[in-house]
Amino acid sequence: MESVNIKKLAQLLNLSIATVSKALRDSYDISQETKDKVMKLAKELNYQPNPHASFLRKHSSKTIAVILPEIANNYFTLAINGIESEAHEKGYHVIIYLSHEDHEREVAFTRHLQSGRADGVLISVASTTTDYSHLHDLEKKGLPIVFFDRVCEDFNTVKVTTDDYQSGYLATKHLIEQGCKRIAHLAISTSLSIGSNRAKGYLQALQNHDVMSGESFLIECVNDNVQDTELIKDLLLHIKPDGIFAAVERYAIICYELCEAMQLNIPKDVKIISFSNMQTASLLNPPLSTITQPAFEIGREAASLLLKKLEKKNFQLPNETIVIQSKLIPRKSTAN
Amino acid sequence: MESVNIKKLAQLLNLSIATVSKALRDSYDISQETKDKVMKLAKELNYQPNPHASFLRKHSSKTIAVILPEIANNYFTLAINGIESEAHEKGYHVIIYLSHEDHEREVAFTRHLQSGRADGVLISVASTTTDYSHLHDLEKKGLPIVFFDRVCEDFNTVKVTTDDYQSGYLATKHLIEQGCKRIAHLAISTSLSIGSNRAKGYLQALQNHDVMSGESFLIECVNDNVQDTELIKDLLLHIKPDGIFAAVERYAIICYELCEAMQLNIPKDVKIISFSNMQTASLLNPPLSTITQPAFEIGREAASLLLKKLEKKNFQLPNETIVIQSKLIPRKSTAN
DNA sequence: TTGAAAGCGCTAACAG
DNA sequence: CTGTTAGCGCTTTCAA
Repeated sequence: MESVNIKKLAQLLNLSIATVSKALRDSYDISQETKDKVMKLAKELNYQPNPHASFLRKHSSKTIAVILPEIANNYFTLAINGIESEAHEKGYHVIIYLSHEDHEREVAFTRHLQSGRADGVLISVASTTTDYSHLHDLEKKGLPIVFFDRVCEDFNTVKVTTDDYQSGYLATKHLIEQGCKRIAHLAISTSLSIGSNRAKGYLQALQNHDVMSGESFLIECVNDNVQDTELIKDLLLHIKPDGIFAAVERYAIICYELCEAMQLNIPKDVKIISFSNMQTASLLNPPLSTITQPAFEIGREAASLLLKKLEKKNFQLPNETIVIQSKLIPRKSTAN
Repeated sequence: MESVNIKKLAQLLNLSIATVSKALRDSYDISQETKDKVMKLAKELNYQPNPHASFLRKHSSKTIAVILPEIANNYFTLAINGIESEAHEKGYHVIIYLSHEDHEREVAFTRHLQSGRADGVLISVASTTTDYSHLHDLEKKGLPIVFFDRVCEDFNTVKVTTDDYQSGYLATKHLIEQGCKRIAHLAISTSLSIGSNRAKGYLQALQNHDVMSGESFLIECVNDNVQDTELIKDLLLHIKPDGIFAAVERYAIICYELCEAMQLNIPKDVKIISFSNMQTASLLNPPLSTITQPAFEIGREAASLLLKKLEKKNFQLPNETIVIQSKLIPRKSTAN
């Protein structure tokens, strides 16, 4: 219970607290001899400086906060891996906040973060977030923010994403090339950057390739499996698309389940391609064509920039979007 | 940058710091009138108490640490969800540490945690951990520890697991009932509680049902996809089992990949069942029979007990193992 | 090269 | 009911 602190080290060594403190941080004006003695005892007693106390002086908690919509999703899981690897390498700690796509929760988290618990924030915004004032408040407090994946353009900071528009375009083009004539897009909330960009890519591809003459089947899904299943069932029953481009993995899974239930053959009756980082995409029946995002790299890059900002005080986060490309991997679900 | 603190509130209200502090915590000996005034201004200015400062007095950081082997795994993802839901409900923050199955990293994390950064620890130990002194050190410092999934019996605390032995037994029995005569077990490190219990269940089922007359094909996998692939390839080529019970999802995925490459038909040539929380188990080709663990519940229960310990000072974590049952879900991969 | 002392923001004992 | 004061563990002038 009684932990070793600087005071105890000082007592044991017959030194002042100040000297010990300076020795521990390898200060220039402490003799090597003293430093050695201090270091030795610190190691022996496994002294760990109290981060809360040091925060009070330095206003740095060596902690970053990560706010995510969800975690049961391979994309975010990989992103966290990237974030964690970068953070721990630099001696930072990572607090996780899950908004569960709920704006209120996101607001509560950001509000709390004004307390100084973390030095900076990585965020992928909830799909229900349309008002960004909670983040502007954080920004005003001087907390560095880096957006990843679901970004918001009107912040003067770095955003790290993949090429959503281009990928949406290519996914749709791929379906066209595989002979689809009635292509639907299962979109994620178009108030999200990724939702709107993926949908734009879809629409542009239809137009450029002169498919469906100005028509489009764009279904904006919500954040509920039951409702989304209804929406997609309706689509399959009434619009009867021969190609589906799903903006996120979850929609593709629903499609697979529905196709099985409705005895629709993938890819014969309907071809499916989806943004996805599922490990088992190639083992599905049939193997799912995917746009695979560089999730780990996106997380790592976002974390790396945030940490750079925290460590170097005269480094400013540039107001730009860093784009790391996704890869289209065609599999049987879109075979001709 | 300049954050609102108690001092500022006090100045603005012409009250003492102590009064404001007490008013904020709704203390009995402050008049309702004063409380209202304080609360109102606090809300207006969005006052957030500094957790580091309050730690220094109260020795409570309202933070728990979660140490996990990995995160790109549906089991742990769900467990985190359970932990997070419980923690945030009680106003606690969750720091994530990923050991990546590396004992050294685990030790480094636990060592750091002696600093007071977190009030308690939830841990699922790395497969390379055989020496538990780093955790005993933490325990000595008075940090409550709760084990989940990969537990260690010789700590005087709560462990939350699933019925690994029983599930291993049932999985093997299931293969036997489906007609398998040569059943292999792909075990995770048997120095882990889960590894050893699942393997014991396997062996006991073979014995009880008098299959393979005392023989067994128990392959202890390592923590590397390439090496594991070699091990399993060897198994399929030389031992030619007609049934495989995989201790973790990753091994089952390797089996699927190898069977495809080697043109082995699942379930005709070899039947496969695996511990797994994969969302897409039923969409695989063929659908994978699983033992599905109550991962969310395990995480939640573990967190709930830890938090109870942190909140109620005369509650002691009981020295027992809480078992939440898994469910065997037969699918085509073990069909007869 | 070392030490004394102030103070980060907050809480809690005690006094008024 | 409100305020004064000391101190949590640490860093950082400033003085010796």
